[in-house]
Amino acid sequence: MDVRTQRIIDTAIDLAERDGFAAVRLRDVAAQAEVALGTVYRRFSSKEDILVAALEQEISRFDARLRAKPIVGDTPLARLDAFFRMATHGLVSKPNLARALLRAVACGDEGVAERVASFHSVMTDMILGALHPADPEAASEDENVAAFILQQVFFTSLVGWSGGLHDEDTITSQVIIAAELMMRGLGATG
Amino acid sequence: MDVRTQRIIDTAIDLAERDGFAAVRLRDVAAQAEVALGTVYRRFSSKEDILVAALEQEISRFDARLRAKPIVGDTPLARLDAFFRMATHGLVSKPNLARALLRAVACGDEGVAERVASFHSVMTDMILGALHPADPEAASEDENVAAFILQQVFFTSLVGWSGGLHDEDTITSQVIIAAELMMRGLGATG
DNA sequence: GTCTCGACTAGAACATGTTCTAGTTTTCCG
DNA sequence: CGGAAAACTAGAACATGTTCTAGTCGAGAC
Repeated sequence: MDVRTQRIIDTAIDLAERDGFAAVRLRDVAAQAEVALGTVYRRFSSKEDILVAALEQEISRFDARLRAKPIVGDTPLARLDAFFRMATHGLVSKPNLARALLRAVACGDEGVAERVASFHSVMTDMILGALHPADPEAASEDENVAAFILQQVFFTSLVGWSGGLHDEDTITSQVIIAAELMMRGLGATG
Repeated sequence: MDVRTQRIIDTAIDLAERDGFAAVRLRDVAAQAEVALGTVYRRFSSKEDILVAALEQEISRFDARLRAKPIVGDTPLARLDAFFRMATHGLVSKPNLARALLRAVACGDEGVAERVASFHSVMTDMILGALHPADPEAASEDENVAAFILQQVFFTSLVGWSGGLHDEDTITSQVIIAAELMMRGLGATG
């Protein structure tokens, strides 16, 4: 990654973390990253575009942490619980940043969508990894579906949290309740 | 509802439906609603606020349609399928409006959140209505949870559709797959 | 009838995302 | 090296969300 691009992303993260989406003023980003405003727009197509790049970076860091110290737990549900607790806490501990990233993801922009899709798939893979720590490839078709659904529930719950509807614990418990219900369903057949 | 407020909402819907979120320029809203810009801001706190009001109106219309012609189907799953097909189609048939409303909902603004919460609860009630057409109050605790989860899956799926990730049929099938999985889970216990 | 107050209006003003311009620097090919 | 192409810079310019100002209007109090 080009050093200027990296500086732009880091600056955006810094500003978002301090004061949220509105504080990521592109003039300020340019100034603090020590590039011209035009350069910001040469590298990124919009403010949301920068924040989605920031999200990708945060996720790959989270992924690295996860690989370094895999989820432990006796049952699939216990591992899912640990995983979502960790993911939620990672996001919620920087609330302004998290809210800003969520907002960027949900903006529904054309160019942003593909990168959001990859966010979904990385997330789903991590969930499958928590289900099958030994061999993530071992997941059944139904488990793939369930993982995808859990990631959807997680996302909506984060949006709710972002709007002040509920707190960190509620995010995790909503996802876990969904997981429990679906695990029961999986058990009922396969 | 005051007639000016109503005109503002109707104008916003009109503009959003024609050309999407960006086309809802508040100067244009004011002009077409035949009020001053200051009046728009006396009634609503932001652009998103207007669009959330628009969403509320659209939902209550949908609710009215639903009451007039309740969902039919032999099984709970069939009724859920019919319900989500109808809801999805209602939204997707005005794609620009739908995208604009979704974006407003996901903006994560303070004042907007409570109204979004009521959106969630209305949605959940309608799902429970599809599950128990005769007596929506008859739903079990688990069914309440499942309905809430389905509404979350529906929302995320709509956001994905909004970004061009997938089409109308995919929205419905994602929700139905989730429903199926959870119905199995419900059957497995109670 | 007049006064007062709150809402309305036209429009200026301001903030910030986005685009554009003109000139400079860097890079890279031959 | 010398020159062309691409990227960069400072900053103006533009669009639009949001706020502010000054003046007008209308309903109710007295």
